[in-house]
Amino acid sequence: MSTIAMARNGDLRRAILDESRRLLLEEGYASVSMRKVAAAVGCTATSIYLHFENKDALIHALIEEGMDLLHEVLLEASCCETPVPERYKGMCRAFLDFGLANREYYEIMFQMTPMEMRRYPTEKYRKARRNLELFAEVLLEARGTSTDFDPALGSIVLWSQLHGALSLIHAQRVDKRYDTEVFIDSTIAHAMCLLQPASTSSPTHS
Amino acid sequence: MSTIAMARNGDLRRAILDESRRLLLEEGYASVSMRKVAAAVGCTATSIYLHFENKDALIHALIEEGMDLLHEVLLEASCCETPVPERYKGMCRAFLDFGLANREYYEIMFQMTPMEMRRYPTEKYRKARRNLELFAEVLLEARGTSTDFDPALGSIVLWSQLHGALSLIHAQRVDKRYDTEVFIDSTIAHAMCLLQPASTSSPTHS
DNA sequence: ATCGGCAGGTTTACAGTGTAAAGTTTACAC
DNA sequence: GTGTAAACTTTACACTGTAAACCTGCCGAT
Repeated sequence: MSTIAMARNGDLRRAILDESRRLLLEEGYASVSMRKVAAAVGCTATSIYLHFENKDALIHALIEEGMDLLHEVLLEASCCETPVPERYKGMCRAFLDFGLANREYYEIMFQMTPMEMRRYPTEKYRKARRNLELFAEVLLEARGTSTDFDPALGSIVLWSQLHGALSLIHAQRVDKRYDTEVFIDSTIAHAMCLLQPASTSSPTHS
Repeated sequence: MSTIAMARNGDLRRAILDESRRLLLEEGYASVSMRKVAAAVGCTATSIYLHFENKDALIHALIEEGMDLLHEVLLEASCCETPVPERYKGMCRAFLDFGLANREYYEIMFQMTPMEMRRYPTEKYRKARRNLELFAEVLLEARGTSTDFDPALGSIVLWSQLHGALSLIHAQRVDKRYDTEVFIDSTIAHAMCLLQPASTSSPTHS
């Protein structure tokens, strides 16, 4: 009823986004269908198309919101007052916690492949890149830049490692003998070695 | 015509699996629908249900085939004659190559989440675990077992790292400035540090 | 030889999906 | 008041997974 009022008040686009997010987080991705969103918002399925080109565009908008949320979390963890190793560790943990606490959000942000969705448009990667840059900064501070270390590349390697862990946890493919926290701790421990130059373990560029 | 003959020859289940795999690899997951599989095989959509409980069960059977294929590849790479670091590196590369060369296979094996599919039944994880054990073996050989290193846990951490890399490549979320090969090389370089005990980077168990 | 049952297959149907096309209402400028 | 443009609804289509009912040919017992 109140949502219907919102719709009539003109900002239907906003209402659609809000209800989509609620459906996504509360009832899972399977419940985000044009008809269900429309019903929740109090309009017709097809009128969503007046505000979003298609379902993918709607999902893309949600992804962007998720990227903003993640950015806030990472910004807070990357406070420059704490020394590098702790700060780095804190950022890794913040990323992992975000993924664990916002499963559905995380999945549409990083897990959704071209298999089930048109590719996330390239021009929208800005916000995703911003998050990586926070990791690159702390890597740069720890190791500097030289011919045998590229912070940007390092941040991608780090990201992919953290992402892999979340991906397997979400898909519930991690052996139940290991508690999630044990796995997470080991993941962070492994990630720590990107901080130190090692004879065989530094990502080098060309 | 020949496939129809196959179906009539009794082994319809086999024909369904073959055509599903072909559709998956040649036309992508989106083309694996009960009706399309049935059309390709020369039977009705619903008669697939006589051989598979539902679509998920069909996909699960394909996953199992994929696990077998991966196992062959890893077995070959884990030949005990080459010294540990090279062997380890070779196995990592074999895993990554498998993921790169068999995108669609890999995605249904590891990328498909409960979001879009009923969970892969626990009793079928045997084959998936076999593959992890190959990694655990070489880790054990390199570092032994002690209070501060658990090869099984280490293999999961390694696996999650390799998986993360493949996942991002598949979803085309890796910055185009970096060639896939450069990223892959950096990933392997980072994975190498699981071979050496390091003050802060060894996965410990409880 | 015939009947019963049954495994394997088909027909039909239903409820759900995304979305295109056409029709309707509302709001505002002149 | 009338013209126009934007916002929204109605209707429709092609597609999905799958349940229920029906048919059909084989195999073993009477």
